[in-house]
Order: sequence, then C-alpha cells, then structure tokens
Amino acid sequence: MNQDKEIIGVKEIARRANVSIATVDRVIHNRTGVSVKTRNKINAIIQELDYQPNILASRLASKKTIHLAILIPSASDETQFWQAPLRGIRRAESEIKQYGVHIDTYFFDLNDKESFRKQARAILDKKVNGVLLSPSFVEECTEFIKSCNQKSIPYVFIDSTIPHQNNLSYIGPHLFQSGYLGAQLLTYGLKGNSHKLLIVNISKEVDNFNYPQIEEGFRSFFQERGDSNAIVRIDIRQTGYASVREELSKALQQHPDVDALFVTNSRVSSVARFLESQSLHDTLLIGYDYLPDNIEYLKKGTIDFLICHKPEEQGYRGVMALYQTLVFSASVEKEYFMPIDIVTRGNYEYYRN
Amino acid sequence: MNQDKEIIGVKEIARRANVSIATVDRVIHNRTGVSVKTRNKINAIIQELDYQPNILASRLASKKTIHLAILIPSASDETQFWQAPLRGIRRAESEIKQYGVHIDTYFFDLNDKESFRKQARAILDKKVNGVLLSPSFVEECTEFIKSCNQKSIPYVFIDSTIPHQNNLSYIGPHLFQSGYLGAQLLTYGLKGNSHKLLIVNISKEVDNFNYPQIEEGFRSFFQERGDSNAIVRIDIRQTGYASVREELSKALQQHPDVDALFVTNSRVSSVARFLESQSLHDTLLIGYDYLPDNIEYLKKGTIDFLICHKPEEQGYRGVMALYQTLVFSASVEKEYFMPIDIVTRGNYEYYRN
DNA sequence: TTCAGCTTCGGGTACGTACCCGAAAATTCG
DNA sequence: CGAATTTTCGGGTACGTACCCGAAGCTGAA
Repeated sequence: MNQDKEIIGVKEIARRANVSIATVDRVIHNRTGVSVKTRNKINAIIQELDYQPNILASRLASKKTIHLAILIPSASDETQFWQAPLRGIRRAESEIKQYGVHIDTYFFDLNDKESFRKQARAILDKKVNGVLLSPSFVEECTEFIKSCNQKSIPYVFIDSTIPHQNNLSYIGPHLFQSGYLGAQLLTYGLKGNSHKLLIVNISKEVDNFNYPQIEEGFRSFFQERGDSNAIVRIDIRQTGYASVREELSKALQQHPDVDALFVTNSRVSSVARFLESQSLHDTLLIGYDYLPDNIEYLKKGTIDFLICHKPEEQGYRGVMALYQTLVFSASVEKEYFMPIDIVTRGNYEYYRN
Repeated sequence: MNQDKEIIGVKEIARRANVSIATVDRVIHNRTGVSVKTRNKINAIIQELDYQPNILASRLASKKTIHLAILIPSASDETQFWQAPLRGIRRAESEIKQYGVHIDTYFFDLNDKESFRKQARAILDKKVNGVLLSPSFVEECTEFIKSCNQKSIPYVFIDSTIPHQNNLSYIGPHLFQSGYLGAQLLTYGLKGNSHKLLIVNISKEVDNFNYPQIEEGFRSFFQERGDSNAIVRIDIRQTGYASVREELSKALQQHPDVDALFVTNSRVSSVARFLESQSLHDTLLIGYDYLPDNIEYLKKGTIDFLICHKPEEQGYRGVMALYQTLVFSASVEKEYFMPIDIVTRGNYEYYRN
C-alpha cells in the first residue's frame, strides 16, 4: 500500500555529506585517500540510511572478474557421489557468471594423494580469488591451505572438514548427529533392546576424520538409552564388490545373529547386493546418499533408509558463500550444517539433493 | 583457461546491421516502428550471434517496477504454519526488490471465506503483474482466478492446489505420496501386520481437496501390502484443545486397542498433549509440520515423526517463479512438488524449512 | 508543387556504481 | 618561507540497455 522508504544510493549519501560520489565510493570500498573525519561522517550516514548498494549497477560498472577454483574428487564408477556437488557448483556458476564470476574446476583422484597435490599446485599457480574444496587428504590439504592463508585467498570446505583451520566456512553434515539418527532409525524398526548390530565401513582411507564421528554418534544413541545391544564393527579396505562379499561373509559367519547393518558411507549398495544374494530380506539396512544404485535397493526394500546431506546444495552453497564474501564482503557462517535427510521408499521420488 | 566467446551486446548487433542501437532495441522488444526488412535482418543477426541480453543492464535501465500480490492466510495462534511461507516470501522479496520488484501482502482469515473475497477484490483493484496465493477456499478462489485469467495476470498456487486451472505453477506437496509415507513410517515402527490405526483430522474446513488425498495415500499403502489393519478415522471440527480432548477420549473409549495415530495436519501437538495426559507413551504418533509446539513433543518422544513439506521454500519459490516469468519470460514447471521430509528426534536440530 | 500525416530511424540521456585523472589542499622538507 | 610531496577530493566517463524526442523520408491530397 504505502511505498515504504525511497531507495537511496551513493548520490544521496554524497549530497548529505557534502562530498562527491567518488569519495563516498572510496569509503564504501575501504579504499585509501579519505580523511578520517570525512570517512566517519560518511559511514555514519551510510549506517543511518541503511544503505544497500545496487548490485546490478555495481557489477555492471565493475570490470574485474572474480576467479574461483574448485578442488574436488572426480566422480568415479565406484561412487558417483561427487556428481551431485558438481551439479550444484554448475548451477551456481550459471547463476552468477553474468555477474562476472569465472569458475575453474580441478579434479583429483580419491585413490591418489599425489593427484591432489598436483591440482592444488596448479591452482596456486593461477591467480585465484577463492577456493572451494573437499579436504579429503588431511596432510596434503593442510599444506595447501597454508599457501592460501599466506596469499589471503579465502577457502571453503564442503562435505568434510579439518578442525581449527582458517577456512571461511564449512558446509556439510554434522556427522555425529548423523550417526545418532542412524541409530534412532534402526531402533525404531527393532522391537526390544538387545540386538546385534553391525557397523560396516568400506573405505580405503584410514586417517579420516569422518567415520569415527559417525560411529561415535551411532554408539552414543544406545549409550544414552542404556541398551544392551552388541555392536560389532568391520572395516573393508578394498572397495570392490568381491572384497565386500568376502568380508561380509566372514563377518556374518562369525555373527550369524545380526539384526541390522549400518553402513557409514555411500557404498551401501554393495552391502545390499550381498544381502540380497544371501536372501537376507529381514535384516535392516541403513546407509548413505541418494545414488542411483542405492535407490534401486531402496525401492526393492533391501535398503530401509538412506541418510543424505544434500550434496548438490553443498556445492551450490559453497560457491555462493565465496561469491557473497568476495563481491559483497558479506559475512558467512563458519559452520553451516546441512540437514540430515531421511530418504526411504515412501519419499525418494520427491527428494531434492 | 580459454576465455570462450566474446560477450556481444546490442552495440555489436547494431554495427553489423548498419542501424542504431535504438532500432535493435525496438526489435528485441517487439516494439513498432521498424520496417519488416530491417526487422528481419536484425533478427537474423540476433539468431546468428545467439545474443543473450545483459540482465543487469536491462533491469538497471528499465524504470518500470513489477508489482506482485501475495494472498495467504494469516498465521494464527491456532497454527503458526503460515509464518514459514511468509518468511520465504520476505526472503525472496529482499533478494529481488533491488531488481525493481515490489511485493504487497494480503492476509485472509482461514475461518472466514468473506475475508478471502474481500482481499481478492482489493488485489484486483490495484494494478498487479502477478499473484501468489493459497487456494484455501475452492469456490472463492475459482472466482478470483477467473478475473486473473481475463486480465492475463499470472498466478501461482502454493501449499495446496485446485486441479485443471490455468495457474502458472503449483508449488507444494504431493499429498497422496505424503500420506503413503506416513503409513510406511508407522508400519516400520509396528511389528506384525494387524494393528488398529487411527486417522485424526482436525479442521473446520470440510470441502477441502487436501485431506482426502492424504488419507487415500495412507490407506493405499496398506492395500498394496494386503495388510489386515483396522483403520478408523475421526473428524474433529472444532480446533481448540477442549474439543480435541473430548473427541479423542470418545474415540479411544470406543477403540481402546489403538496402536498408532496419524494426524493429517499440523495440529498434531494437540493430540500429543492429550496422549501425554493419558500417559499413552507407547502409542505411535505421526503428524505434520515443523512448528515449535510439535517440536517440543518430538523431543519428548510423544510425537515419533513429523512430515514436512518445506513451507518456507514454498513461499520463496512461489515468488521466484513469478519473478522469473515476468522478468525473463522464463518457463516454469507447472507442478513443482516439494520434498516430503521426515523430521524426528535425531535430525530436527538441523532441519531447514 | 506544397504541406500535412505517417512511417522509420538515430541521437542522446538516464539507470547507479566503479574508477581514472587531475586539481586543490595539507603536509613535509630543505 | 618556498618548493616538493603527499593527502584528500571532485569531475567525468564507462558499463549495456531502455526509452524519449525529434529528424528524416515517404505518401497522398489539394
């Protein structure tokens, strides 16, 4: 009804401060060449008027383009997980490329630490204004971000994190809580409180921050309740199906009375395949990520629940976080935890990554 | 690495066509005053160069503002549900108001059809370029959108829909599937397949498209499985707690062996309150929406699951859909189904509406 | 032929901000 | 005290598009 407040711009600020537009501009961009007195006066007016710069005009007038580098694992046959963050990154790119943002993507091999190092070096060789990366290898990554710190290049972690670093933001799951939820879902499906549960960890990496946190959350749920469940854990270091089958066979021979399995990552489809081959239809199975293979077993009922942390949105938000800080100097939450989504047969059709 | 194609603009088109920028502009906007010959020549060049207008410059130079009207229920004490869509609308507004979009919000009372009519008329009296509305009252809404059709004003439905209308888009849940999921979650928590289930519908409205769809989905799950559950349904037409208590008491006296309750909307907290007062802690309870009252009972374990359709995002997307079509003539999906989210004690902390 | 009326088109300014360049004022130094 | 710096500031142009205004050119009627 009422047209609220007039939109005001640098011109109005300049008029009120009795200075030129150029001076106001200098203050806004924290450039040098303004006396303290003038600067304060202008800042006061900006505060008072709650000035919001016109992004359109700003980006239009600015000639410089912003260069962002992305450093993530390539999506392999083994797990297509990283396709999703990449989709989110592409989506962000197409939204902001007309605003003068350019994105270069660098992939590394999750089985090859050296490839990470190499790509990291390649990024440092180019002039880059910000980096979005998955800190998959702790040591190599620490080295890389040391250089970024020196050059004052902001960087954002997605999917996993390294604690106590100078990263602009971490965008990803709260893994402890995610494991906790997995335990709750299993419990809900199992009557009584003395069961045998199997945690399955299929991964080449040993020195990883992630899985321990998930497992901790998982166990803590039962501790809180004082349940007398027996929880067994197995590690499978070779990710191919053959080795998964072998290790699982062994484990189930040793513990034939397992009621439920909890797989700590997206390779749950391998486990589902095994369970199906053994006609173990009543065993509960929970794992991670909205991947085609997993969804197939979800549909059939072999997998009961998938937990998912919106990987596509992680990519999207990661890029946007860099964009926001670099273009608007906007502040960003240091830790942005993704929702812990539950995907099941009844809602997978409408799930959005 | 390589700087792809040069970005070309109207200036370049004008140069190639040997005309002025103004003429190119006329062609782009289908304005009159250009000879057929010139028009064709320019169009050919636009095609050839795959010209993409610079949105920044375009919006900056254009003086006209777009007026959007929002027509949604006011958030009452009874249910704060509509606060969430409103938040999303405000968020969208703050993003695009600098692009020359103005939003006016009109609230109506869910207990008063006349208030809907009145606000609808108010909207039609003003010059409006697009409308976002919740079609809560079928008859009144049908009348309203008839006028919109006549005036060629695009309109978007959120949260619920009226089938076979000329709406630009529907943004909201797939209700059938949502009820289906509710049934699946109950089943997962109940061993065996012969239980007594109670569907609770607390609402003043009778002629509503929504609840029947949810119930249909709910029942269809058990039909598929061939379960022999007994499903009872009660309708509570007064939404205050007193009447909820009374009706539920009656129902539970008649059916003392109820194992689980499914509440078809956000008033599940009233039911939880009743169950708690009766110390019925083992009865499963599922309902809708991420509201403070509901979350309290979720934490305590009285409510087992809440199903949620991202109401905030519905508001946000609704506004953006109108913006996209009106500003960029972008096409929009006629039906955009929201995810059917499962909120429970283990993940409510990180849920995002 | 002249002039009114119409069609077709180009010049030029504006949108709000970024930033170059040079001028004026303040400061330092010999 | 004058000159050389340095600091502080304003004018003005550019970004790519929208759109006003008026100038040609053309048509047809008197």
